[in-house]
Amino acid sequence: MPELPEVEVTRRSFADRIAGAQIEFVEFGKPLRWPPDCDLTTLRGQRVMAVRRRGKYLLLDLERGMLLVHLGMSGSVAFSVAPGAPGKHDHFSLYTSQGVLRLHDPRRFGAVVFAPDEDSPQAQKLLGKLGVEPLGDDFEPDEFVRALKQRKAPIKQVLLAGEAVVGVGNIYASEALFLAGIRPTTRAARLSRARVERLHAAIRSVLARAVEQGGSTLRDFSNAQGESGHFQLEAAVYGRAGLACRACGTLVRTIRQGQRSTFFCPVCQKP
DNA sequence: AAAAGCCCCTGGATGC
DNA sequence: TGCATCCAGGGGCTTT
Repeated sequence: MPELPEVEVTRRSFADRIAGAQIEFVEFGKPLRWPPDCDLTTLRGQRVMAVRRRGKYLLLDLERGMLLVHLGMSGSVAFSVAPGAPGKHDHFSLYTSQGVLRLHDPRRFGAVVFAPDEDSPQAQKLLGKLGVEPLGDDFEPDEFVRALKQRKAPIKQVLLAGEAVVGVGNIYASEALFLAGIRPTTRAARLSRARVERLHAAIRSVLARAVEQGGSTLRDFSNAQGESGHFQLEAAVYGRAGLACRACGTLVRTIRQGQRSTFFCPVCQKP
């Protein structure tokens, strides 16, 4: 589910409400991807100072240390003052003086990990290899051109790998490549500078637009206030196999790349 | 070093 | 109603 826009939308939907809250206790359900790696009593009494995002990770800054939260494929967060009992798929609850944060994650590919600080081995193991933030000032066309020149794999898979740029997942990779007019199977290193510049702009605009729209709700994504996203309604190619391309009317095609579905318009997107 | 495959897990949709 | 199969927004790990 959650790519950069969904994680950012989630962050914005509870960051202000949880800021300054004191942790009362934490509760885990079934195991998530990794063990939390902390003595839960170290969390008790600490305040949540801020909520940041790095790639698809939510970073909850505490007075001493931080919690890294990943939503995996099916995760969503809810922050509520009167949440009721944890549901079957609520596998992490953070009870605070200002409300309860819950991670709902049926598939349990998500994770909650404690790290003493951002440079610690625990944090670096997860964040260390992440590429540049696509919506930040550091995402520059020149550097992006250089990064792609080194990769011979299909551009779609290079985007998903998250080393050249972070946060672009399966939906937004297909969408950005459509906007840029690039066939997903084209080898990254073979793209001209002009086309990489188009892709750079496309990634920024599609992600920014998706954030504006509250993310994509395909099945069950919602932000921490329970609100759905709307970007899926304006997807150009994702999930539209066999339907007419909105630009030229040609039928949208789907292929498999690295065990993931890719969608593209064979006319609008050139090899 | 980079690329390709496999796997973790549950649930919903589809087909028989 | 039941059962089997396939698919799903991610990404770490192992093997080529």
